[in-house]
Amino acid sequence: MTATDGTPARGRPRGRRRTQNASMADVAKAAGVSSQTVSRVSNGFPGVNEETRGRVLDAMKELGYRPNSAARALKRGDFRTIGVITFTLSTTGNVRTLEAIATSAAHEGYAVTLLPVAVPTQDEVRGAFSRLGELAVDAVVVIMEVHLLDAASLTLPPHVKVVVADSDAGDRYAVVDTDQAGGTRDAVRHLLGLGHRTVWHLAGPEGSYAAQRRTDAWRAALKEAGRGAPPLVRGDWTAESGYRAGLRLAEQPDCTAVFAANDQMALGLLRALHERGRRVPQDVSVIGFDDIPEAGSFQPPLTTVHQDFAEVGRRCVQSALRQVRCGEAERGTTLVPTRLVVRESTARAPRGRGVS
Amino acid sequence: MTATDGTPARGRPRGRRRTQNASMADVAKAAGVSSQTVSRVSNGFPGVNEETRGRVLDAMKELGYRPNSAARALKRGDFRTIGVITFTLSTTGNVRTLEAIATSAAHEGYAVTLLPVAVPTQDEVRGAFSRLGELAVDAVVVIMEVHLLDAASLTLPPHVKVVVADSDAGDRYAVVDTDQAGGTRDAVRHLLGLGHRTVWHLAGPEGSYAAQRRTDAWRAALKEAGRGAPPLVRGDWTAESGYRAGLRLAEQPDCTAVFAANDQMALGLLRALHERGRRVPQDVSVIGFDDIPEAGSFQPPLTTVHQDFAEVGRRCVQSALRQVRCGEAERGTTLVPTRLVVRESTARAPRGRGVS
DNA sequence: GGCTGTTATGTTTACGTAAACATTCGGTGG
DNA sequence: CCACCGAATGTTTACGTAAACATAACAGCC
Repeated sequence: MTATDGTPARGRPRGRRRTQNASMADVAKAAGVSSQTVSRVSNGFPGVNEETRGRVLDAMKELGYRPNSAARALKRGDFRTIGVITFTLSTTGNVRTLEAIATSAAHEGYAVTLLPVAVPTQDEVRGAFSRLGELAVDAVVVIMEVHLLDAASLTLPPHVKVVVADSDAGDRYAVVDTDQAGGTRDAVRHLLGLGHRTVWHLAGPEGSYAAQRRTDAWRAALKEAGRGAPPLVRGDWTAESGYRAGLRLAEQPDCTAVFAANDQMALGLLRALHERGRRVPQDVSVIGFDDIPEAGSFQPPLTTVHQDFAEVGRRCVQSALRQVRCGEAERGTTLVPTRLVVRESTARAPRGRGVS
Repeated sequence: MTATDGTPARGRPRGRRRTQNASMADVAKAAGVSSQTVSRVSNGFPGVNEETRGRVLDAMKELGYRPNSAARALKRGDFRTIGVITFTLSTTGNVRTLEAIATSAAHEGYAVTLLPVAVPTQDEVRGAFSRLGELAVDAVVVIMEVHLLDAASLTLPPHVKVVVADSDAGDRYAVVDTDQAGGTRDAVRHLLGLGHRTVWHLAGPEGSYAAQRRTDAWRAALKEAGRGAPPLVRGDWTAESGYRAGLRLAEQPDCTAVFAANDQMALGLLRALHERGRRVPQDVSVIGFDDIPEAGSFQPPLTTVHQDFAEVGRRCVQSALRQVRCGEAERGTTLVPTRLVVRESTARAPRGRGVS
């Protein structure tokens, strides 16, 4: 009864640190079986007597048993987790892709661990990956518009599988991308089909692969139609930059059709044109890219290229899990098709100016 | 030399499954030390001779050693990971909060695991939590506008710590919320201060705590100023619903000022008013809530209540880690202040109609 | 009635790490 | 000169799980 008596106080079973969870051994003792039987019940394996199973399940519930995933992962050698590296969650595309990845992964019994990289410098990327190396992750999806995945920048842990979303990867990794070229072609053709002589382009920032692709495809589509390309106007994805670009475009009397590389910039563009008295779509047609949920509520509702982010996310997860399961890296690019959504920001070219 | 000879083939060190990583034991053997010494080096503990440390580091690099986080977690008893439960990433607020959580957590050496719950039913929530129970997570941040956290719905694993963001929790958990009431009060006072007789309210969906708070605060602010509250108009956070509501509000000749519960709905509202020939801000003043990045590019640029999502995320992580570290749950609510951002969608009430 | 097979369960071991506890060794003070 | 110290390193053990390998009981069969 003395305090110096070395025997542990009654109550707490010995060895259980703090108020930790029950382990298999605890459940086994409570149910009067071996821990292996508990394991079998826990994993739904066959070969356990119904009555025994019931006793074990009762004991589990009683003790609030939850399997320890660290021990599981250690034993199994994998983590059932996919890491997602992203520079920012401020663009719609990244977020929607992330959400789709998380959903698909959950569907496959995988969790998603987020790894935000604040500043897109090469060192930061390396840091992210080396941290990921220590993280409990079987595969990594990289969501980056900016191309920072060149050889010098990365030395991945050998058995972590990689999928790159919405970017290029120099054929070193599996890539899932939206069909930027196809979507752009549709947009340009739509405008040309409405009688516009040519299509101006409000591009995304330099260094962004998505922006680059859209710009290239815009040039190609104009060339294919035998039209000249007006000078490039560049923004940085933000509505604000679209506004500034719009102020300049409003000064161009022969600008009757603009393809904006995303919907946010199109929003700013619409405002600038409105302010300068250029009516959309009567005087100028505007088309965007992404089809963000708000696009239908712009003034006027925006014609735009719909991206299927959910599908991109799904395919990222599929590729990642294929790689994890068969143990070897994939290469090559998967393209997810887009769809043109025609709303009210595009119309036939104004008479007297449109067709040359 | 026969194939039936039981000795393992040369080459692969025995026991190393597949092409797994090097373990401490491998490094130890390569460096000619014990694995405990490798552990000390790996964790930067003192009491290792400089020369020995160098040898171990070389061996690590040589073998590409990365600590196995599952084993670490098992040994240490924690995961260095925070789980985030969210219904959707389609609202700006959730995403911004999530991003801030991820950033703050990374700063503290914690990873963030995402747990999307597709449909906001109580069963889904329970499912999420029970899965979380098995996940490698020390704490959980719940980002939900909808109040589904009532007693019946959840039986959390006892030692998983919980923080609720942007919602209510019946004082059962720690809560970090934006100062909805304060922001709303500022918005209403701003409009009244411009001479508007009263302020209409375009509310968020029923069942959303954030929406409820803003509605309550709107009523309170009007009452405090001795003004009557016009009938409530309800939306569902989307721009589309704001548009539909706007069409109705445009019919109300005495409606000169509207407080929309978020910026997306304000966007739709602006479009509806524009379509119906009600000028903003000359005829009707509109104010939003959130200050999404595009708000400054609306037509006209939107006056709105700025939410500091980054701060919300930061405090969520702080609370979560406090709970993890001191081992006991927190209660109580933390409010993060808002800031009114005046742009061009609000102006003095039109003469002859505004002041009674 | 011994052999084989099946079903239900228990025992041993290893996963990679790190705390706790030895051990070794050169030096230091009584 | 020996007991003792601290610095550097090694050995043992446990974390919770599950694969691999026993064991036990009992049925069917020639």
